[in-house]
Amino acid sequence: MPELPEVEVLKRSLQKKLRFCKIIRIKIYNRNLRYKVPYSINRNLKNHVVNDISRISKYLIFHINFSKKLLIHLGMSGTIHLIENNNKNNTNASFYHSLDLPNKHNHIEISFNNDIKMIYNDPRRFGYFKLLKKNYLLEKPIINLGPDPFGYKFNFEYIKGYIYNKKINIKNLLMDQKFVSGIGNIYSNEILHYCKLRPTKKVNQLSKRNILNIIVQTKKVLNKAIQFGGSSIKDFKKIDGIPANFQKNFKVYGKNNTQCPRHSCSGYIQKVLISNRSSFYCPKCQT
DNA sequence: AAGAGGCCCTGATAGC
DNA sequence: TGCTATCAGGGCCTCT
Repeated sequence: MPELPEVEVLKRSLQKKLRFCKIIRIKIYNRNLRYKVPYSINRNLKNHVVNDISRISKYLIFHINFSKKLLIHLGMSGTIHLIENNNKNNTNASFYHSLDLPNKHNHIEISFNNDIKMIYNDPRRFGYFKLLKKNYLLEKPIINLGPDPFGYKFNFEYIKGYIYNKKINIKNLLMDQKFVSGIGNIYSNEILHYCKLRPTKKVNQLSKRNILNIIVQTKKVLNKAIQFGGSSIKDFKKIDGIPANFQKNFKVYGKNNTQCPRHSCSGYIQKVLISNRSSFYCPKCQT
C-alpha cells in the first residue's frame, strides 16, 4: 500500500482530526508487528497531547511533546482509520457501519479526548511502532534516509554525484530509500513511464536531460497522486475507510498487455521482474 | 562494497 | 469444494 503519497494523505487527515488532542487510552491488541510493539508506549504517551503529526519518507511521526515522538511505519498492509464515537449528527455514521472495516488484524487502538479512536490494522505485520527521542532525525531508521523528492536537496548535482560509478538500474535506484525517500514499486514504474526511460536502464547511461526530467516527473507523479488521495490497491483506504482514487490514473502499473497510454505510441505494456518486483513499461517508448 | 536476492507474514486469487 | 501454488505495495539482512 503505502508509498509517499498515501502516507502524506494520511498525515493530512490525522493532522486535521488529532492535532492538539490528548491521548487518554492505548489498547494493544496484538504486539506482533515487524518489531514487538513496546509496552512503554502506554507509559510514554498516555495523558500527553499530540502537538503535530509529520511525515518523513513513508514514516509517520507523532510529536507528543518536546522529547517524545512516536514513529509509525505501515509496512505493506498497515492501515489507520479513525472512529468518531459521539457524533450522532454525522451523516456518515451509518456509512461507517456499512463499511465493514477490518478488525481481525487490529493491533493498536489509541483513544483521544475528543472521542476519536485511532485504529492500526496490519494483516501482514510488516509495519511497526517505535518510540523516538528528541533528536529523532539522527536515529534509525530516519538517519539512513535520502532526501525527500520535494526537497531542494533532490537536485541535479546530488543525483549526478550519487550515481557516479554506480551500475544499478534506474528503477532500483528510484526505490533505494538512501537515494531518495518515499518512492516504492508502484510510483517508480509510473515515474519512469513519464520519463520515457526503461526501468532496466543503467544509471551511468543517463543523460543530463534524463536526470532533470526524473526530478520533474517524480514531483509531478507524486503530487498528482496526493491530490487524488493516494492509490487504493488491495486494502489501502483513506482514513474514513473510503478507497482512494489515484489507481485510476496508473499509466503502466498493473497494465500489462494493454496498449501504451502515451499519445501516438502503439506499444503494449510489458511486465517483467526486476529484483523480484513486478515492473511495467512500454518497450516502444521507454528506451 | 555495491547490488541482488531471500525473507518476514497473511490473504486473495488462480488452477487443478 | 477444497487443496496447493503464486503473488502482493517495504525494508532489513546476508551472500557474492
